[in-house]
Formats: sequence, structure tokens, C-alpha cells
Amino acid sequence: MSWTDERIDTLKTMWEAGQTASQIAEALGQGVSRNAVIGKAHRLGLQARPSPVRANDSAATAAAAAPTPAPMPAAAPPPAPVVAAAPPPPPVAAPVAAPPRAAAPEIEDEDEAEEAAPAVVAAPPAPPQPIMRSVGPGGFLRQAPGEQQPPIAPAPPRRLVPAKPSAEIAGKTSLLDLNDRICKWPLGHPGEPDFHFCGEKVNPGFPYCVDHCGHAYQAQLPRRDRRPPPPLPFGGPRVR
DNA sequence: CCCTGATTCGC
DNA sequence: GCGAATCAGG
Repeated sequence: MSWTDERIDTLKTMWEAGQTASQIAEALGQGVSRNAVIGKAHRLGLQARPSPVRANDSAATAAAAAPTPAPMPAAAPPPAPVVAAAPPPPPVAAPVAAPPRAAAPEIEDEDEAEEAAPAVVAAPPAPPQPIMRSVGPGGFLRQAPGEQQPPIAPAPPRRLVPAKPSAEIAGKTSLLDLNDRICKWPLGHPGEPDFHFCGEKVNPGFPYCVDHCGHAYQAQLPRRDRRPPPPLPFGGPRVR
């Protein structure tokens, strides 16, 4: 098999989504080895990924004792400082952190007085939802030990407004329409006339909307129990 | 051992 | 350009 545009695109997408070379190779199937994937990725200039090896070269191994133990579904790639208002349902697993917020019961002023007694079940105000926030593929953003701070701002438990797709989006979201707030999940295939992007509002902190985050970031199962190659969002049958 | 990505180097 | 072989850290 050769590297067709589609396969390259799959490789890129998956690589940037933080998939491992093995997974990508597996997904591409058809006699593509892990090495082939890595080799290709590098030739494509898709570097920048935390590699187990090649951590340091000289000095500066001081602090940062690798707070990230295992490779996990990576976080989002480039988006700028996330001022995210943590949404209730990040479909993703992999709780990374953010419990520190001690129960700081700030009485909500006005509005419907949240009488809710500290029941056992209901979690009225901002549940410390784990937003995947580790070292991204690019090795960005990492909190210094000093600045202990929950990665996600205490979310305003306000009312969530249903994201209504704008008319523009309803039509099609082109490459030029992409920005940090728009879901970049590709629909169709590059080169095709109707190729476009999802265009939904992103799951804050992620390049995709909540729905597609569910596709892009799968709970990392032990390789053992990865029976059914999960629905391949990449390269597979047309998604539309 | 297993995993990972990086690099090398013959093709 | 490609990818197996090899290297090396976790």
C-alpha cells in the first residue's frame, strides 16, 4: 500500500489527536507497520510529540518529575489559553486532576436559591469535571508546582444555552471558517467538493465539539481488550 | 518483558 | 520516499 492522500490525512489527523503510532498503524491496517507510520509522520513534519526517549540532552532535568505517568488520550493541540467554562458533560474518560477545589461553598446570590442541601447524590454546583489537560502533543502548558491552581475555572453553573448552529454553519463550514471555537471534525474527504467541517461549537479546550470529542478521544483500553476496532472515524467509510 | 517514539540506513 | 532494524526511555 502506498501513501494516498486519504491515508496521509488519516495519519495526520490521528497523530495530531494523540493516537499512538501503533493505533494508527492498526487503523490504517493493510500492511502498515508502526514504524512506517512513525517514519511517515516524521517525513511529513508531524513531529512534536512527547517521546519516551530523548527527554533531555544536557541540563535542566531539575524540576518537573514527569507528573504524567502514562501516555493517555492526549489533550487538545493548539488552542490558546482556555478560559473555558467547564461544561457538565465531557464525554471523555481519563480524569487527570482537579480535585483541589475544596468544598468552597460560595453562596450563590440571587437567582433561584440553590436550597439543595448537601445531598449525597446531586452535585449542584460545578462538579470538578476532569477536562483532559495534560501535556499535549506539543508539550504545551504545564503548571509550575508553585501555581497550584485547578486547571479549569470553577464553572458557572449557569444555564447552558443550546448551541444553535448559525445559518452559515448550516450550509457548510470551510477551512476558512475554522477558528478556535469551531469543531474541526472533517466531514467527507479532502478534495471532494462538499468536504467541510463539523462547525459546531467546540467542547471548550478541545478542537472538536462534544460529540466529536467522543469520537476523537476514546478511553484508552488495554490493548488486550480492544476487540472490535472501534468505529474508525478516520479514513473509514464516509461519515455523513 | 511490554509499551512508546526517534533514528539510521539500505532499498 | 519508504520502512525494517535498531536504539533508548518508561
